[in-house]
Amino acid sequence: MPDTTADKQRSMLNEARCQTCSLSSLCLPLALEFPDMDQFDAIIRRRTPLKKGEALFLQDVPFTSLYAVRSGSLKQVTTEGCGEDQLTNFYLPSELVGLDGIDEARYPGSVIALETTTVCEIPFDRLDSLSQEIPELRGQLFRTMSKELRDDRRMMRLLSRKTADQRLASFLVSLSERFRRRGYSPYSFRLSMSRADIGNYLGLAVETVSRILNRFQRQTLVAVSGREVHILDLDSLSRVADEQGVDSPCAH
Amino acid sequence: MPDTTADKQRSMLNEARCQTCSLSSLCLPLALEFPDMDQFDAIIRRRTPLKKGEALFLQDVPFTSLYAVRSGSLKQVTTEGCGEDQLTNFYLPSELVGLDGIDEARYPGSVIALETTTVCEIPFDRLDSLSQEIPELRGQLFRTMSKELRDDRRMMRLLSRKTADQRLASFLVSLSERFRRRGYSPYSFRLSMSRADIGNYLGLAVETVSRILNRFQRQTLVAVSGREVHILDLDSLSRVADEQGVDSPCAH
DNA sequence: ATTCCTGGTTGATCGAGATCAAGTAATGAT
DNA sequence: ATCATTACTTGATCTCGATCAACCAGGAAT
Repeated sequence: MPDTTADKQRSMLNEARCQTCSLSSLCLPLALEFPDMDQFDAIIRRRTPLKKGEALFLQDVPFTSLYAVRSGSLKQVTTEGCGEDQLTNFYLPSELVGLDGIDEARYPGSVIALETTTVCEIPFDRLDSLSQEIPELRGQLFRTMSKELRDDRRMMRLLSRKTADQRLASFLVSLSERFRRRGYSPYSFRLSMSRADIGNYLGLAVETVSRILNRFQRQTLVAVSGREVHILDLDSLSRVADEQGVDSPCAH
Repeated sequence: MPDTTADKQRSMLNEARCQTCSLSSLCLPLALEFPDMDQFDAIIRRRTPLKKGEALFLQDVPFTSLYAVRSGSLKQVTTEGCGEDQLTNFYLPSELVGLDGIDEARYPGSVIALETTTVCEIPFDRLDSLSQEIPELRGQLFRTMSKELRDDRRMMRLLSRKTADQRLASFLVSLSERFRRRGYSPYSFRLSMSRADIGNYLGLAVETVSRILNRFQRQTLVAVSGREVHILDLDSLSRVADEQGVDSPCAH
């Protein structure tokens, strides 16, 4: 029996089904048993890879689907009024894109690939119906949104209370943590985003990002070469990330 | 038949059931028809009013319920590590408190009444079950969380790009908007929070809040007397809230 | 009425980080 | 290989808002 082109394409992607996907323990279906996972798998649409710079969707386009990142990475950018863009999030494999579009039925920001990136498209109406039948799926969806709320609050804290040093350190530690959870090295990784992206995300000027990375390097906290990062002292870096003023030693 | 004390208490609250609650068009059950609303109403627990300064719940306490604000207002405060508190949200009537606690099964911040405040307790496990049977309820829950995500992103933009003036203006305009939606005057209202709370929330020092409110007053944008606010020129205030640098006239 | 205390205002100074400016390295197109 | 463009770095200056300090106003307690 000859393969259809769809079969071919599917077989080319090395993890074309949730059941065999290496991310399944981190992704939406993480709480599902096999029969349920089949159902979930059935509503997913695999998309052809995005090239660097391509948009997954543009701001204000009608909301239809969530997207789970399969490989690569993306950034979310919101252009408000006439102002400068605001980069509100980076997305790594297994993370869910588009949750903030449900309410107004359009995406509140554009989501752009930072490198070659593949995603699974999850039509939201199908997901909603399925979440009626599968309580574990519904629960996971609630938890995912709830976690994103928590992360947002942490980001607010970073933006309103932390110094530039603390922001950069937090950013690196957080990336390290996310890579670790995904099975990559928490100590060596490549930044898929530019310094400008980092600055925009952290509320800092590019120059400041550059300078502080440089200083971290001189302090042998990290070794940075272009976008290649080696974390040399994760403990100290974490300490920098949420140190108080030098005068308040935290524990009393 | 003599009233039970529970009956008495219920009758004392002028809007003791969702069906007759004046907030029902803004609150969670807004999408529900009558039979469904009865079911929803049945899982709600009314709580005795909180006095000013009392906690609805404390940080890190196990998550059990969401709370819908019925009257009054609250603030959410997160104490991270040894650092200063971060005020991450104010809650007004009809708004839903506690969504960020679902994921980790405990509340990520304390929620404190800013004045005498009444809330409806919604046990989350009951709500989850009910959302299985009532798709409209489930949808409303998703939308509510999604909206909160969007609002958070707006807050990040405020914290990372806006000047102190823009922050204060945004804050006042946003409050005005929220009061309007709830049927109160968008031009005259009383701040239930202190200057310190406002500063903490907006990432500004108390002194800055005070100074800028004063300047807005001199510019006849508002009239402020203690916590009493009269908005005199909402249009200009909105323009201040998201103006660009004076040099970029936005439309080209 | 007096004291205390918290919340708010006003003034003076200082510093972290933005902005401006210039230069260098990397990337991609012809 | 050459040029053009974008990404990144480094230095000098300036500014917004924090911080420090003093003071004022209104409630609550005595």
